[in-house]
Amino acid sequence: MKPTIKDIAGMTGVSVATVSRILNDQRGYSEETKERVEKAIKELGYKPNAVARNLVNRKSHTIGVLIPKLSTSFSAKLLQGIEAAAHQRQYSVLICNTDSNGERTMDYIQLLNEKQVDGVIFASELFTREYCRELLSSGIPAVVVSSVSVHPEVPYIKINDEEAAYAAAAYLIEKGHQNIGMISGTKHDPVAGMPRLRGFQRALKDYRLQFENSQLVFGDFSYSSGYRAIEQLLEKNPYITGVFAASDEMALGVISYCYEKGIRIPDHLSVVGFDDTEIAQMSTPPLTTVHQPIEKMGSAAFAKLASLMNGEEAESSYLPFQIIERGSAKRLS
Amino acid sequence: MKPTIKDIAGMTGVSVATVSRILNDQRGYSEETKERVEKAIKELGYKPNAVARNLVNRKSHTIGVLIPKLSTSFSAKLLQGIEAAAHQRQYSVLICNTDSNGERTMDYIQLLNEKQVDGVIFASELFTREYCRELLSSGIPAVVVSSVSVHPEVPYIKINDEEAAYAAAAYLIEKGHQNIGMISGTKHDPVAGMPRLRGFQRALKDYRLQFENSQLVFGDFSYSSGYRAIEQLLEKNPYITGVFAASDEMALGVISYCYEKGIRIPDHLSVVGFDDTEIAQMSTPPLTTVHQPIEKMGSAAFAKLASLMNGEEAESSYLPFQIIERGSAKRLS
DNA sequence: TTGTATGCGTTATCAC
DNA sequence: GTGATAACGCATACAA
Repeated sequence: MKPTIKDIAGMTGVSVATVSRILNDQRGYSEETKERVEKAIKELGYKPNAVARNLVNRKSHTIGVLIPKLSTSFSAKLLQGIEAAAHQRQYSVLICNTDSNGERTMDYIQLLNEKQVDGVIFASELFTREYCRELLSSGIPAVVVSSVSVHPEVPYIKINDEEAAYAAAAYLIEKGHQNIGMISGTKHDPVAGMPRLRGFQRALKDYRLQFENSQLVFGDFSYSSGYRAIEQLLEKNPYITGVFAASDEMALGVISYCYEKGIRIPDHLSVVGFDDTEIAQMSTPPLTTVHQPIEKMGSAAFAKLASLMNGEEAESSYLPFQIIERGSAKRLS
Repeated sequence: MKPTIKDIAGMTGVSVATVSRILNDQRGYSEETKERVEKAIKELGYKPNAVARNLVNRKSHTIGVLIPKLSTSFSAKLLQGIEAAAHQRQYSVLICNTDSNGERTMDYIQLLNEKQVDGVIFASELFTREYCRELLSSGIPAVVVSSVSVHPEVPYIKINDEEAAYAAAAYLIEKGHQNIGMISGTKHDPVAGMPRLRGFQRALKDYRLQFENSQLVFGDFSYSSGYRAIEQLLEKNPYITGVFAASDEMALGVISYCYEKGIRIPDHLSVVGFDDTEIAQMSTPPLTTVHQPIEKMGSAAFAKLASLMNGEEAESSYLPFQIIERGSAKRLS
């Protein structure tokens, strides 16, 4: 069996209290006993039991991350940012793949509650009142990242999607494009769908361009939906010279479609994406897109959570986005 | 404060033992008290404290995953598979980004040990004797995935890299290519570097093709290294008609390079990748590549770990790979 | 069917 | 400086 604090106490002839003091380097022991004890610790290969510690300290030094899907570049980068920040502050992170399933999410919140996590980060998905209520009633500090929360007690951190989409549309317009199509994300999605569409439409309006329904098609952020969407879009509106896709994956879908059909990018069609995940730089041509500081969002989310766990206040905030010019969009000549 | 088992015992006038029995639905109580107790549980919103449970049960129902980098599609898919399998069996997963750093890895193993995880999965990185020793001495069951272990007590699960690379080369050869280049992974890397190179060379030999150094260039599995590698390769050997890259990312690097230089794929050059991550299907042209069942490897790794945690034996095993034909390679005409 | 008591491995509050 | 000892929240062997 693993040695306990009691074993090393017995072995050195001191009390467990003293050993505990030495372990947590408090004061209350002579240099000599300290050495004896530390020697015994080495010999027995003693490791403190964090579970027992957590029980008495009432904190687990662990946070939970609720995320809809682990297998995307976006999630991966976000997790990377969260884990890095957490590890730096000695926190462990428990991952929970919600699969965008309400029941499963609720179960996970329960679980995290039972596991006594010190905080939770809710990522890239609609943060419902139900989730919010459950979290709040459990008393666990929480922050949402890449999505919004209406409750001030759980702040959020993200980019300003509407402004970002506005910028993307404006970019295309400034390049001389007048007939621009948009491939939106999921219809009615209040976090990444609607705002990006609104931004797009507002830009057209500000630049005194007409917006017609034939310019709009909905996808679901996925590659394949982008592929299908551009096909529809081109059918409805063959004269577009530029297209803004609400995700890089959808943008890649249009690039693939165009490649197959012999539509050259950016010569025949300019396309700008959204997210700037790894695939954006790897596509051919490389994708001009709206950069989200995903990893930074992750670490910033943890920082916010750390404040909360520290009993401080924390406010929602936006992180800056940026348009990265690569090769998929050009000035209309 | 959160209600404890004691609170609900006091509230219903029964002992904590009875409450505990009801919670773990064992037997030893009347239907009537059960109802009373469950009512109190609802009212107080009582949730069992998993930390306390773990302490007495000596298991945490949690596993740790050591992984070199979270932000890649490969890691993401692997995690997805692991988490899914774990969740199904009521296990939570703690993620540990080792950053391919030895010290950090050792620290994490310590941490997982202290946190009393029931098992650990070590992923896609060289599993050193040092790690192995530490894990073994801690008594935590472990399995390595997408890498190898020489110790029978910690089994591994992966595809047969050498055979897979052999198949990739053979594929190209059967398509009529005689002068094939290879962009290998990191030099001397014993897990994904060397075996793939060996497989490639063995295929050439079996098909009685010459292998010369001018056909070989080393990258580090990354996109940018693939880009640089193809440039070098073409310089050393302008007559290759096909190239096998040891990772999809590197293959995308060659596709980008060729796109820029006007080298048409697959007309001028056939390329086959390795991994079949998401990017393979999204590239233009879509990438012909060696498919690794990454997600399945993750869930299989957990299954193996579950056996180990269950006190059973578990042996290393290979999962099948497969060549996915898409558009980046064609018969030489 | 139910309750008492003990222990899980630590930390912390007292005394000495 | 050091040592009992009582928590922490729960499970369980043993009684009743």
